[in-house]
Amino acid sequence: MQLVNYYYLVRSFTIEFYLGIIALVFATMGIWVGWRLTERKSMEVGLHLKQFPTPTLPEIDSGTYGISKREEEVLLLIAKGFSNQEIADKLFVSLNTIKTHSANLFLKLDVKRRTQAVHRARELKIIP
Amino acid sequence: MQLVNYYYLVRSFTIEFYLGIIALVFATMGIWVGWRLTERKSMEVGLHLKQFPTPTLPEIDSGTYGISKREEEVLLLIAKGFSNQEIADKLFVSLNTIKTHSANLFLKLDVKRRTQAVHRARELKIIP
DNA sequence: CAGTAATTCATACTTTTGGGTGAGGCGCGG
DNA sequence: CCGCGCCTCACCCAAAAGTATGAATTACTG
Repeated sequence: MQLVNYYYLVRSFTIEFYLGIIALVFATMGIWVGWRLTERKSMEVGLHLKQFPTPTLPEIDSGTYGISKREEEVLLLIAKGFSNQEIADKLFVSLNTIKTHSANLFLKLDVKRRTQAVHRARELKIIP
Repeated sequence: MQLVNYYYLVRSFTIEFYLGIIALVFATMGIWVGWRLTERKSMEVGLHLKQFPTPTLPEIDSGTYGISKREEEVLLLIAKGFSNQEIADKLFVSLNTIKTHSANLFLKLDVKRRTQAVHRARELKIIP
């Protein structure tokens, strides 16, 4: 009895149900893509152009304190208040990777904490 | 026996010992005071510029987001990259107190992390 | 004077960060 | 080809940060 009832219910809602699911999935994807695009600039460089580092420009070091591209991305996201996990998600890498980047960052900036890194990086005009 | 021994020891070292102690205490105090004074300026600026303009003016809230004097001090020190422990030492209160202040701060700024708080506070022009 | 806000502190617990180390893959320059 | 820097990731351990709750004190206000 109940099975029949349930089946009937599912059948009667099948069209709207699947349409709803599909709409939801695409909406989520759209939001996702939009969200990612708002963060693009540095990320596109990191994601698509990372294999073409510094086309004959080695002297830029003077301003970056030896901070690599990836490290600077992390630095910017830290400055925006994101957690390591959130940064990892944004950059499609693992949490451990972000930890490594931030650790190297702290070495290069000679600081011990992320808040300190942000403060210092701002002093050094590395970030706005 | 032991009491006598101890007494003798103290007596024999009394002059240099006490002079050393006193010198040490004062040196420590001097360093300490000097250290605190170097941080005074920015702190007082931050405090006085934003906090005092409320003599019988409850509507100024629109600018401070209900952030109290102490909370703003903590906020400024967080923005400078200090740890909670360092802030506690600077303000002569316990670590727990700073945690409480920062927690309340995060509620008022609607954030979850200190880096986020700094970012947000800057957006809101609460801190430079 | 009762009520409220601010400040202080504690205890206990969870999450986030940071430190140290090792390691594999990739591109570039000698 | 080899080394180097960069990026990636893992594991472990320790410290710092954050959450939740309760509470005492002071001070101002209606």
